[in-house]
Amino acid sequence: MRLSKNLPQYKVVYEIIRKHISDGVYQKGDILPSENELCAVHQTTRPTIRKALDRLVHEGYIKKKQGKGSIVMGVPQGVGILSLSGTTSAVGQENLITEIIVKPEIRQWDTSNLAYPLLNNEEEFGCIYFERLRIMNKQPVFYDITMMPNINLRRFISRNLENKSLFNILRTMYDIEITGGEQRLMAILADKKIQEYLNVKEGHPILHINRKLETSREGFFLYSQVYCNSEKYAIFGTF
Amino acid sequence: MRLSKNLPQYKVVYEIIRKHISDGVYQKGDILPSENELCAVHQTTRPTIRKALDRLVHEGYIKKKQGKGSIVMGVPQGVGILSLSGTTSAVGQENLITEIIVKPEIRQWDTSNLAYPLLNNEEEFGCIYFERLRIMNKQPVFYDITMMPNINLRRFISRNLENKSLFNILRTMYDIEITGGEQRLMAILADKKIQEYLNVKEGHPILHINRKLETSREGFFLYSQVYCNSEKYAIFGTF
DNA sequence: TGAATTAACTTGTAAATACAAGTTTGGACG
DNA sequence: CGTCCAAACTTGTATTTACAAGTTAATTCA
Repeated sequence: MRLSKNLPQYKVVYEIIRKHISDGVYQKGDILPSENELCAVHQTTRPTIRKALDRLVHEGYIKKKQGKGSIVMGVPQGVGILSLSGTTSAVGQENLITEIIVKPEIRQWDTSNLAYPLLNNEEEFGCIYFERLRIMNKQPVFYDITMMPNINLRRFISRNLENKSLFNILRTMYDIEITGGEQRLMAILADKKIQEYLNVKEGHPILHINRKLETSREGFFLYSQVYCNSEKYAIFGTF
Repeated sequence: MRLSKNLPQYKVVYEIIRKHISDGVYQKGDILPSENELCAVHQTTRPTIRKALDRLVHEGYIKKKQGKGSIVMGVPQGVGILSLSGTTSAVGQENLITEIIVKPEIRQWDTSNLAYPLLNNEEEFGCIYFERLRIMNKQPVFYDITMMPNINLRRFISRNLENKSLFNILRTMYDIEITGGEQRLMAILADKKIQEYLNVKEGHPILHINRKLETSREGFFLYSQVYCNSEKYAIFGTF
């Protein structure tokens, strides 16, 4: 499965090792091949390998120890939504079911809940809007509201998002890569709608995450709001 | 102000540029000197400069653009508690007042709220325990409970933490550096005690952050729990 | 046998170099 | 005067080399 046209080598290596860990080739407590061995395997040099390992460290897959090696920590527990990855890759596709609540449609921007100001040209174009419910192990955990400017996304509203990664579609169909972003987290009380979808009682505390995602396409940002029932699945992060 | 004995060069450069940004030498929208210019200024080479800039990007101080340069974003808005820094350096010392609620004392471990299992030797030794209230702009925002094993920390309980950074004391007095850590975030309802200290009503949603911090001293971890009123100050992070 | 030392690993930091790719600027040419 | 294009920047990726510092294991010597 090729990911994209010209992925830099360190990302290729990163993806391979990452997959090996989530597939169980390397298990928790194992020690990865040394950096020099990885150089030989992947036909590259240490700085490249180290750049790949840096990412794995940052995302909690491995931990490094000088003089010893890279120790596999396993697939990060909890939900690593604080990282670059979307929900799908953060929790693993196995236990995640996505239910589309509001199919992608073009509508006006709803800036009421947005923590970030819109750019002029974004406001001119319409907004592609959809809502998704993420269910892990039969329990609803996330409620996603995604908004993105309707710029050069032909046929998007007719695509089927069910159990597919939004990021994957953007990358393969439109050649748009997520390159970074920022987010604000706060604790709120679930409103009626969220109560219903996340199956919680009135007055239940909810994690509200307001994100602005940056892409490889100049001036094209994704805005998303995630409501998370953190009772069962805490948000996890390493640093 | 020297920070530590032998800080690697890329960290020195990082600290300098970071200070320049928070001091306003470089302001929001400015473009940093090019990497080659920074090389000349700091008498080092691009890989070293880039490693310093990588950190600044990760913490939201700057944003880089190929072909253009490094654009200063300013001091990260909100509270960057998701990063490596402690609260003091994350929000700037100016507006932060720290009130000691429970002075450092040696007591048994209280594992009831701890999300991480204790190591054997940690349990054997006692626990240094203290509670602090962080007040920003006259509003209580954080309630910190910190626990750390009572191993080789002579005279710690008689030290004055008021308005001082815990990390600074550990680094200067005990030569202990924070090297990383992990955390879990969840939304909870404030209990009586938290309600009182954070000055919120019953049923108010609170961000609960459970952290385990790793240090340069082998096997020495800090455990801390932060209760945050995210109404005024959201938790902020870039990635 | 047992303890200390050494050698052979590991990762961490750093330099010097090269080229690719994106942006800006200014000059040549119509 | 305006347009196009090339040169001179910028950051991104990659290689090669070197040494420092921490860990492990084998070897040596008492």
